[in-house]
Amino acid sequence: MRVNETRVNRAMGNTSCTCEYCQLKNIFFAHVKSDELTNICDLKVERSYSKGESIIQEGDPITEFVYMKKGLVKLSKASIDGKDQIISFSKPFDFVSLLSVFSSTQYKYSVTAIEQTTVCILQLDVVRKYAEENALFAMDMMSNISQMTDKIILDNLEIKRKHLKGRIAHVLLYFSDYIYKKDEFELPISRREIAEYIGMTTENVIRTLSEFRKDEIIKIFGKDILIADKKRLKSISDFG
Amino acid sequence: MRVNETRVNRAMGNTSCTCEYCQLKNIFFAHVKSDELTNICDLKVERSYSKGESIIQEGDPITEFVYMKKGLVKLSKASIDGKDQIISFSKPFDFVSLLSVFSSTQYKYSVTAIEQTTVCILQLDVVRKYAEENALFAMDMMSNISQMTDKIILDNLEIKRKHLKGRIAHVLLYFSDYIYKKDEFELPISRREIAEYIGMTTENVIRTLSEFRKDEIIKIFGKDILIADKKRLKSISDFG
DNA sequence: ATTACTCTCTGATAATTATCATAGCAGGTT
DNA sequence: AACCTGCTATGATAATTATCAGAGAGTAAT
Repeated sequence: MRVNETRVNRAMGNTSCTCEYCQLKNIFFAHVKSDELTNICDLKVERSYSKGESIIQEGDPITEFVYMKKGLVKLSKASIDGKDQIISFSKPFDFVSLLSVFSSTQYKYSVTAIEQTTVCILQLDVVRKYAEENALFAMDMMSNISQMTDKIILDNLEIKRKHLKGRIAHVLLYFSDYIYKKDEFELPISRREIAEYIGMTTENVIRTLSEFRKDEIIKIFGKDILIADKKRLKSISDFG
Repeated sequence: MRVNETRVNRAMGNTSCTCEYCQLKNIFFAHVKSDELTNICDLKVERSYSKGESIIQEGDPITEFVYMKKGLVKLSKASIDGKDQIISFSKPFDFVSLLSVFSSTQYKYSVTAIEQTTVCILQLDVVRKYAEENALFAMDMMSNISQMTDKIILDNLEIKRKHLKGRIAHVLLYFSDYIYKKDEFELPISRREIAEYIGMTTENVIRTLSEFRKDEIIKIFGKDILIADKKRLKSISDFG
């Protein structure tokens, strides 16, 4: 993983974006022939978004195939009563369009940058054409969809079975262990967004974080979080 | 839908199971040539389970491709503390193995019959072989996976944003509108299983059902439920 | 500088939900 | 029959979570 990141960072520096070092070739286009891949790369578009900018809006027609090159995004959905619910987060190499792309013609959720984000965009009909001609590529795509949706479903199950404290612990560990791989990090989302993710109120998210701080499990400096007692946080997450 | 059901019921009567009338040909094997399909059908195995019997156990190696021919099943997962959580329900034409089949080598969940159920089983390597040779078939499979996981994810989001009463109303409407398409039906699961599905306690599920009964929204005769005031139930489900 | 935001934070109180205890009832078993 | 066991049911109480209210801090716009 660390190796991948390094390679991508090198590719990042290459603003002409030749795809030369893009890790996507290995994880997604492994079964696409290199000359075809060159065609695909030539047709791609790269777009950048700053924190808070909308990348995909719920209801938009799905015409593109969008994958994360750099950054962090949230997938969310507006419910009847106007409130947003966060479905999941996606990081580089995830396909943020994957959730609906083969089950609907319109996005059923929105995608928003929660960090400076770069995406690469392929036209859906191009990808579809390659998939229809290349079964191994289609199989790889299938595996990607499955892995992504699996993660979302299992993560939501985990959250569902926990109480408030366990859910907050779960979120902190998610960012610490899975996204940043550090004990100290800047929370990319607000307390309200945490609430939208775990299905609790903003006030109780804040209160619980304060409680963790008082119990010296974490340290808080605004958005900066330091996990001081990961063992205890883990046991709270698992149930304690 | 009603037409499909009729056709399948005809096929059901055919205990030699020639696949002749099996609706699966149209919805899943549409792009498989008919002589290949004959091969696939010759290799299939049909199994029946009575209510309560286990079809797939969490942790089992995934070697088969299982689809629902008749009946109703629950997908569930055991959590650390030993309690079960119900992920979703599947009905005829759903592929109950689909959730993990391309993302893992072992099932991450269990499948249990909650009604008398018949499944058809294909060997995974056979299906995989056809998919690797036939991209259109692989694409169809992808679409199936997407639709199934989409439903699970969106359904769980819905449940998450509702309170106890709304969740119970949601479950009742799910069985009434989506599974049985009738206002009167026999609940295929216990109160405890409803609780495992919506993430509440059994006592509160029972209490809420009693309350709905007192408010004359439903009538209860043991497992038999009659929805007397669907409009009100819908508004409770949406939020009221 | 002032206004108008949103976000973070805390306290008091209300509402919701869980836990514990108990009981009736049905089905299966010995 | 007598004995389990699991399911349904209800009440009392405890715990958890939401709602309402208010306040400070920061940021953007005028």
